[in-house]
Amino acid sequence: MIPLIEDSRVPLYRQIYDYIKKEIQEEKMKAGEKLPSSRLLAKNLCISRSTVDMAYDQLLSEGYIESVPCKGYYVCQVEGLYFSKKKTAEKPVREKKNNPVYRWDFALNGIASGGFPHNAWRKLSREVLSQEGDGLFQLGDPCGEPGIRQAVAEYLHSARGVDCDPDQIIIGAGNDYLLMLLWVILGRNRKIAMENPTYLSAYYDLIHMGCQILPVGQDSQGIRVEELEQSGADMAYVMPSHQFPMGMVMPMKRRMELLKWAQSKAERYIIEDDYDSEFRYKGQPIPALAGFDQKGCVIYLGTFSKSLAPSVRVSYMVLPVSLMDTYLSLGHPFSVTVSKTDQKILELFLREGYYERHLNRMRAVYKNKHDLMVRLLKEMAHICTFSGENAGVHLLVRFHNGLTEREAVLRAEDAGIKVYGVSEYRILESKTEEDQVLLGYATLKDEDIEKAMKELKKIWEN
Amino acid sequence: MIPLIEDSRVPLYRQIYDYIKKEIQEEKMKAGEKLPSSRLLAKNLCISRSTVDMAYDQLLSEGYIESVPCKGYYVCQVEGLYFSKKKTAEKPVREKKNNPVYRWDFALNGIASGGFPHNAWRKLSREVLSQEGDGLFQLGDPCGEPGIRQAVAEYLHSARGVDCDPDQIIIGAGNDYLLMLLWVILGRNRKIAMENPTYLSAYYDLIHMGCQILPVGQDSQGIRVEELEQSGADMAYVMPSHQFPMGMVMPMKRRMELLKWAQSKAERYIIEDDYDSEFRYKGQPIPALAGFDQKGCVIYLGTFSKSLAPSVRVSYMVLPVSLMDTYLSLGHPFSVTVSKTDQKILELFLREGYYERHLNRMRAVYKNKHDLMVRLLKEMAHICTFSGENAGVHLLVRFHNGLTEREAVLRAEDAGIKVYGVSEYRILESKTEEDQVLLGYATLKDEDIEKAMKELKKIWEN
DNA sequence: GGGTATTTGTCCGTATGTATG
DNA sequence: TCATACATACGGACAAATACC
Repeated sequence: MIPLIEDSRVPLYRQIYDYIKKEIQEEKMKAGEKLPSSRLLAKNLCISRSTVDMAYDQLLSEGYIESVPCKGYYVCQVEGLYFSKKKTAEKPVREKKNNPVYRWDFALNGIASGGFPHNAWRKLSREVLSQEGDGLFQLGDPCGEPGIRQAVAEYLHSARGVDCDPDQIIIGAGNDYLLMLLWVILGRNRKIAMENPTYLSAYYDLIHMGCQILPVGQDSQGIRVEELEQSGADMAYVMPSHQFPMGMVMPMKRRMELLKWAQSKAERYIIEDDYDSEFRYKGQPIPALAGFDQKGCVIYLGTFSKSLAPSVRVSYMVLPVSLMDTYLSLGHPFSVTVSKTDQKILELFLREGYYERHLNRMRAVYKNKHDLMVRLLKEMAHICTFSGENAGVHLLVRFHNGLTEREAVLRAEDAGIKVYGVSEYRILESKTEEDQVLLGYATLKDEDIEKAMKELKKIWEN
Repeated sequence: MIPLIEDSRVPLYRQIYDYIKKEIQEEKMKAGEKLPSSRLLAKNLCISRSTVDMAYDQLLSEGYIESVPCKGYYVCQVEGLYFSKKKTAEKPVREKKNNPVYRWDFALNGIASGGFPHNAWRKLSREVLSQEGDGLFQLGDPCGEPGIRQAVAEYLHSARGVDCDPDQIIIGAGNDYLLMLLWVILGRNRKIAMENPTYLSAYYDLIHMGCQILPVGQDSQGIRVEELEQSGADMAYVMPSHQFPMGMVMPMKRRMELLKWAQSKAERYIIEDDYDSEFRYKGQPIPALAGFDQKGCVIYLGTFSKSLAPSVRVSYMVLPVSLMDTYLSLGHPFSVTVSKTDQKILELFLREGYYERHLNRMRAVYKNKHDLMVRLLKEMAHICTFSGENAGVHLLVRFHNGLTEREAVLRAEDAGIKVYGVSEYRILESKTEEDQVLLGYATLKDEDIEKAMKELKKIWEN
């Protein structure tokens, strides 16, 4: 944008000339770049075309730009670059954290390579974008398109045992966002209990929003309800179907106790984060907590980011009817954060059975990797035991040969292998030394799992 | 999802049978729907396939489902629907607000019919989805992909006179979201001044976040800086390039005064919402406020939702370097809210010049409608004057024949025409009776503008 | 893949204000 | 006072290249 001063003694064409020359010299306009056409620039600057022409002619004769008839003006390769170079030196390059490069990363998020249903997605995308009409491009429902909410409701009913009305569902761009939104709906000053260790993204989301977080211990069944009761919390954020990072599945009995805790006092809520429930390997499936909730105490969070791909920014939240009413009665709800095309694509993906097929395929893929991991870990029985193998795409390893978490992580790092210490997921002050690490196996190829685990066995042996 | 109780006296196959029968009777499974295959269901429930077969056989013999060899089981059209129907009656239909249906709506958001670049978007979408590799589906930078941030930075430099580093830009799903995020970055307890009347979505966003809002008056040049000074606010939310809803363009002098206000005290910030700047019809373009800001006081908000389509949920925020550092140093930034595909498509759309061409086309389209509106309004000079005609896609009409806002809106409504009273955009208590209404002309066809305006002329005459 | 509408550099005529002689 | 030259700014016409459908 060229700032013009109209009643200056410097003529207009000269101001334009000066500005563009400077841009070229400072290489803000690079060689070969097209200049705006004389007409367009004139219109934009509200001046005559010939004024622009004069400026361009001047630049032309001085060799800064060249003209291609009927095409446009283009910036020339300026020969003597002596006046530039300064700029690049001036600007301090923001140093990137030089993360060590790992040969293998037992990452806890991400999906299996090739696991995204490319073809189906592309096909549906084309389908959605081909349907004519302007509807696709008008602002939609702030809670999400009715179609996808209906489809999600049906999915939740059949796959997770959650019976809800589409009107209870809010579609949002990721769990982080939905938690922000939830915070708005619930009002400030909430005391939220979280399992410890827990999913730290959610922890920081809530901290950033100014919530008070009360870490609560857990045993092999999940969060300790007595401890929760004593904590004074009025909400609990839990992951019953597969706790992150500890990996336990909350059994029925504990679920009922938890639900009872919430129901025993008004305005108590449970946030059930069901991020992982699609992948389960052992034991009978247990319906989501929200499926047993008769009194509207459970807020259910689900996502397609884990099951489809992290870059697909679609999550959903099922609110108790009363909370949904609260939100809508606030007036001026926040605009929906997922583009309508993505919503429509995903709706078709669900409706036409692609999602189910995708899940079945991925279940098989992950089951394979899971079994491989289990087999290889069993060969390390003299070093460690493992748990969390009922679900999800990561395992928890506990050392019984005296190895500490820190030592295990460091040794692995030296060998070019990234593993994750459990203590990283402990809530703040309570960070203690542990003897456990996490191994996510979703992103690694089978042969890499084999190689990496073989190496880990070697370096973790005393 | 079928909840099974393992050590119940009811046999497993019977539990499955009962559950599915109930689903069919309550029409949660509809006629023609495919049941899960016996293999799949058995795997999911962790039971033997023959148990499922027994349940299916029972349903088959009772006519609830039919089997199609080599394909699957399908729900039959159940004859006597006497047991269902209840469900639909039970469920109270959430009554839709029965908005009167308008023949013509002078809506203030939305885009011209046919204004979305369908073909280009589809082409780029195909391009993006065709590029192989898993990169597309891994979680990206929390602030947005580097590519699109670079492209936006270049656009801002050339089109809005804002010089910023891509590292200062955050991509987010809509202004509502970015304001939430900004609130997290700035910390709580901010006193934010807003022009009055203003863009109420932003107002409510900030209110929902618990901000204290101080309405400040404005004259024909924009917000009154003295009043702002006296208000005690430490931030100001302004729309210098085209104030909504009043439509004035803030002249240079006032911009400088405003900037001086911000710079004269530490921790004062201006939020510049540049929602509308793409469309300008008269007068020389003025660079954005952020372009003059040397001391990092201006937070710039821009969006593609107005210029491309409301359903494209992509906005961007340029933060002063210090605030960006604050945000990143918080640790655990919020995940990006725009899907990577949308980001990539938009990046190409910007890079390959589609956006510029699109803007030029839309500028022409809106200029046409704008001129038409102005012409028709001039014929109504005995009824009203108008203003805000320098930019944007709406005009402000002020009556001088004694007509009040309320009366004008009601008369129009009776004639099936939706117009918007200015007082709707006044901040809370200060809602007063006005004699002004807003006419957005983006979504109406030319001939409809003509018809609707002719009718308005008739009904607004005394 | 082919036809049409739009965009683009180029050329040209004109208007205004100023300086000069 | 007038004629001339020059600098600056405006807008229309033309043919080729390009974009779009």
